[in-house]
Amino acid sequence: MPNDYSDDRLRLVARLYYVDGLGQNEVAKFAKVSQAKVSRLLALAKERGIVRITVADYEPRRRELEDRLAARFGLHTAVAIKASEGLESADLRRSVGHFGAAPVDALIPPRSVVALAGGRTIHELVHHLPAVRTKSLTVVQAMGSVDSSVNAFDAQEVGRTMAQRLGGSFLALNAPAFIPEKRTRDALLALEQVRGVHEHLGRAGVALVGLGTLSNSVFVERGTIDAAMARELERAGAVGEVCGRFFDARGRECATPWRDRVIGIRLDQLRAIPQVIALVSGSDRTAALLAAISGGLIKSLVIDEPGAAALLAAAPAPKPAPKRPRP
Amino acid sequence: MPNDYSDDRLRLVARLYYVDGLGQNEVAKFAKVSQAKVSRLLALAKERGIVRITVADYEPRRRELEDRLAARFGLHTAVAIKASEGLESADLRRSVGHFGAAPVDALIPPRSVVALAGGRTIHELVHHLPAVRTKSLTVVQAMGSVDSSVNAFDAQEVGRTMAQRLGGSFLALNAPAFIPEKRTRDALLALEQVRGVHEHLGRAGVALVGLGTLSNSVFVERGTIDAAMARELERAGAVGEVCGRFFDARGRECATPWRDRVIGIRLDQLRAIPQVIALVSGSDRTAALLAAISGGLIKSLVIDEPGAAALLAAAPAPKPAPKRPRP
DNA sequence: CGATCGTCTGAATAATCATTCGGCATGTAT
DNA sequence: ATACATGCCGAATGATTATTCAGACGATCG
Repeated sequence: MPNDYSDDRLRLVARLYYVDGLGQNEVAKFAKVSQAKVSRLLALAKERGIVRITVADYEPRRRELEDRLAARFGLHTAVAIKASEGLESADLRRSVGHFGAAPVDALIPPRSVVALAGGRTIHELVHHLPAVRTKSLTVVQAMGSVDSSVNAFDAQEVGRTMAQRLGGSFLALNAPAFIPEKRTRDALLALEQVRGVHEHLGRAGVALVGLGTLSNSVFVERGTIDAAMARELERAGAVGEVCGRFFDARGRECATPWRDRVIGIRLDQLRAIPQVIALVSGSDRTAALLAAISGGLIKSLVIDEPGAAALLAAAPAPKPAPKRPRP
Repeated sequence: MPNDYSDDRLRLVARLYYVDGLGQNEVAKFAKVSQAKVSRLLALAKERGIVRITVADYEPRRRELEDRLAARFGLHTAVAIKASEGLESADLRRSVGHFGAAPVDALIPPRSVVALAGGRTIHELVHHLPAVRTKSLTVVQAMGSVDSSVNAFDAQEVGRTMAQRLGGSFLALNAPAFIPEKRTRDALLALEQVRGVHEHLGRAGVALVGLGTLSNSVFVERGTIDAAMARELERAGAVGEVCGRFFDARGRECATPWRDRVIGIRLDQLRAIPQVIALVSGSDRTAALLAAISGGLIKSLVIDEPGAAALLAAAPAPKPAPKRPRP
């Protein structure tokens, strides 16, 4: 009588617990086992489908917004994550990461080479990817590390996590993101280890990137960019940044000394990747987004609802045909 | 935003909890409320049917046994409650009470007058009756109280509970079950209060009774019947007892002094009730059952599986037509 | 035969969840 | 206006559930 995992027994336990509303202790007395076992039997019953819990679908996305975004900007895929008003940026990131994971996952085919940037939103997202280790990806770090104090948001960590969850290997770009001297930077780029990674980046099938702005950038935050450099970039028309590359309103990389001191995927490489997914949370990236889209830097977008709305509001009237229509 | 009980919000919470497997604390952070509120929202979601939990039916009854019982003994309804082997009598009672409640409930029409005995199994059962107070029953105590120390199994208590759960009023039989002197007994019976109850008993539409035996009876257990009386009853052929009335193998009340010292429904009254349900747990009541059935004392039977099997095994071969066939 | 796993168990414990409680806000009658 | 309900909230708390742990049992293999 012990060791009885028959469906009938599971049904009895499940019924007493869920239908009749007994506690596990009462069920335990009924079935002559310990409460611990009841807990396990119930878990098993769920697994076997004897107990099923269905939840009316919560629709985490704003499809209608998405359609307008996709049509307006010629995006391959647009995902707008619902958000109740009055959420702070940390909450937005959480939402975008949580509910964006599934659609992003769907955009990554098995055996892809994935170029991956870091950032808090991306960090949040990869931790919600399903932990099925079946995609055999090659995840490649798309930008050097911002500073030596490793934190959980670095591309390094995030990439490792992604490769681990979806299955596959991770290729680290073992170099700083910013090198004060062009000469040293070039020497690093020439290193076999770094060059190899760069080549993989050129062959990536998918890229997952965040978008920075001049005023809200990891580089400014961490002091990599000082006031002088910031002014210089501003003068050069920088409105956004992706993987360490600053670009102007038309999506062209800004020609400042910064350009030659960065280690990371080049914008021409990025443009060549068939599926570049930008992951954005917050409404303050509108200009950067518009520029990146018009410059062909990104193909798909995952963003929170207010951000999506801001983007649509800021875009020129929808009358003129979108720049890169996709029927 | 507080005070938001929209379905959408409930769906969000329910989804995070049940589908995504977050704890209530995590959901709470997500939704910007306290864990306490999440617990309440989830409860509300179940109530509203946003979350539904379905359990594959557990079949608590042995239909095939029931069919054989009903056919063999001409019972109106037979209910055999499944039981795993090796259960003790307390467990059997619990099972019979728990799963017998629904079929018994189904046998009691609204506005019935119900004659009710006490006993542990019946006690267990009434506590599993649905607490819908909608039947407007008149529950009548069918036998006096066994002793003055009121306990939870007394008809008194049990009847009160039944009336309360199904809805209706309870008529107590405020008298001892056993009176040492016939004279006093008769005086009591003549009391307006007692007589009124007795009249109700005569008009009952349903009776719910347990079955005792000489060796296993509340009266013996509590010392109401002494050794001499027991011998006397035995000599008179007593094989069972219902509501304080001892009967012989043919279901006729034993003519001993005991008969005139008991306060409770008379067997002729019981026979006249259209639906008498016997509630039995355990396999040691077979003889009493056979007698009660053949004497027309009971019409329906709720019993545990081993008890049912014992009954079938003990009954004379099924070849000869049943005594009281019902096509 | 032991030895060595692996699996299963319930007691103890850690983690999680439901409920109580007092405070606060809003509505309502006085 | 002021008292008095009523309802909702989250912190604290009490109750329940999941997990850890050490021991028991049985299968498998040398």
